[in-house]
Amino acid sequence: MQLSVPKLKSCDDCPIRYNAVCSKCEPAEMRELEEIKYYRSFSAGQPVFFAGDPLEFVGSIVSGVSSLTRTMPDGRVQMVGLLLPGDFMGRPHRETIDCDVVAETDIMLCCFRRKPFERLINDTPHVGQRLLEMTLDELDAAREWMLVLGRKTAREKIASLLYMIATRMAKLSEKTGDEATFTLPITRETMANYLGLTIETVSRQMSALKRDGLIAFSDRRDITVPQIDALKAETGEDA
Amino acid sequence: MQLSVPKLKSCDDCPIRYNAVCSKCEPAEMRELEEIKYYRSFSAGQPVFFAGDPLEFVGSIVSGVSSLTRTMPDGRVQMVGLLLPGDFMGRPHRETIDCDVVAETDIMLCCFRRKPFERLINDTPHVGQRLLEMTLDELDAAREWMLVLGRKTAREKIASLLYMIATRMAKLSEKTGDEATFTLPITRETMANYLGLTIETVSRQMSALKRDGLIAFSDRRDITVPQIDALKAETGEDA
DNA sequence: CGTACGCTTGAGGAAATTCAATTTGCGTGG
DNA sequence: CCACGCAAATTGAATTTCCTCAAGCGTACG
Repeated sequence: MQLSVPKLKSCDDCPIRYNAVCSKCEPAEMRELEEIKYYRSFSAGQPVFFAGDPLEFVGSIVSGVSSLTRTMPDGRVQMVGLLLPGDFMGRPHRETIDCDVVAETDIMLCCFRRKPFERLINDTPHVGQRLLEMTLDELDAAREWMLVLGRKTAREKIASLLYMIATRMAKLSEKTGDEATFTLPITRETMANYLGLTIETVSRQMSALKRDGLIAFSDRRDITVPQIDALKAETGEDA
Repeated sequence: MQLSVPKLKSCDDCPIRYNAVCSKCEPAEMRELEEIKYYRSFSAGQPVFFAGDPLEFVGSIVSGVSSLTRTMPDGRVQMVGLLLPGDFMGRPHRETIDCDVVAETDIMLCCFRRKPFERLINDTPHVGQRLLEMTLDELDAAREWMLVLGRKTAREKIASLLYMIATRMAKLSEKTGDEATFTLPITRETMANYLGLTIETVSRQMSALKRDGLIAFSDRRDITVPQIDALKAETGEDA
């Protein structure tokens, strides 16, 4: 169920003003965007799109975390994207969406109806340019993730996911130093779906990392990483 | 070692004129592109870029097959992209490349020095638009591949790869009907690196698919698929 | 207080890997 | 033209890793 539409905000105050698809826009372009934008909220667990749905709108994640997943006919699920604040949802010039999109936490979206947005890409060069940049970054991330899925052990997979979340979250909160603390925005099941593992294997490896002192948690969601570099070493990507 | 530069061709005769990054260009835009393009050939097995190299040029695959791979410090390798004719190599606004790029077969590239090409993206809208489209398609393909890597069995992985090559190759040669024949552009090792498997597992599953009558081959490279739908059913993606 | 859900833990089993030994195909040189 | 040698591919046996199935724990919530 969709929450009530929050009161409209000015783009000037937007937390993702300098991250999102609009980050390179000039004032005139901002005015065009501002005219067609609208906000929508979804609470944790809600679907935003089902695979195969007509793609009515595209937009940016203002706050919260959302996931993209693909499901096989027999029910096997693979997460193929994790959208954090600033990330773009949907793709221009595509009539339908081919992934399930779910709000993993409460999220707020800055939406544009797809058709007007497509026109805007052609009219306002900085939107298209920024979208290309962001898409290329996402492609890099997807390729990085292919290495994780194809070649890493269960332990390395878990370490890689925790390391990525720790660094991406830390970046947003301007944290520095060896130690990192964050709240996992996803369940064990979601982690398993991201990593191509079962829930049980995720749980076992989390326990193993905890036993080895690489992470600490009592609550299941609040994770402390005493030494971020030690965790990085477990990802298999350091020399 | 780089082969001799082939004689310059007109874009009008180019086999990828209506596939590649230039496909939406108007005559005036084509003239701009034509001015800065140059051709390069690499023979099978040659590196085109090493990960970390400065990205001097970008361009399109005119003919042949090239691969993108990522390598872990301990030597594990994962292929993260397979570039077929028409596909774009390199990315604008990136100083270095983060994957190894190798010519899997003899290839010909239509190259542009990166800097002038970046200017061109800004000046000629249809290049940037087409590049966005192509990048979005590649992202879709990468996500599709994440499902293969994360959730499919060895047999399903092999079937998925063969099915993809069969359909992409068949599309280029305008083949129809149940049966498909093609030459594998890659070795067993390359297949293994694409699928996140070992060479031995690839070999065993190829033998199993052959034993079950889903594919036929005597030569190791020339594959016949008697019924393409039967192969598709083995990919796990049909209902 | 009891049920539900998410998570953890254990035991046994299946799938893919590792290690090792052949076999096949192909280019080179006798 | 055939023999040789190398690289790629196949096949087998043993092992490892992760999954499946099953039971139990802890917190949240009716």
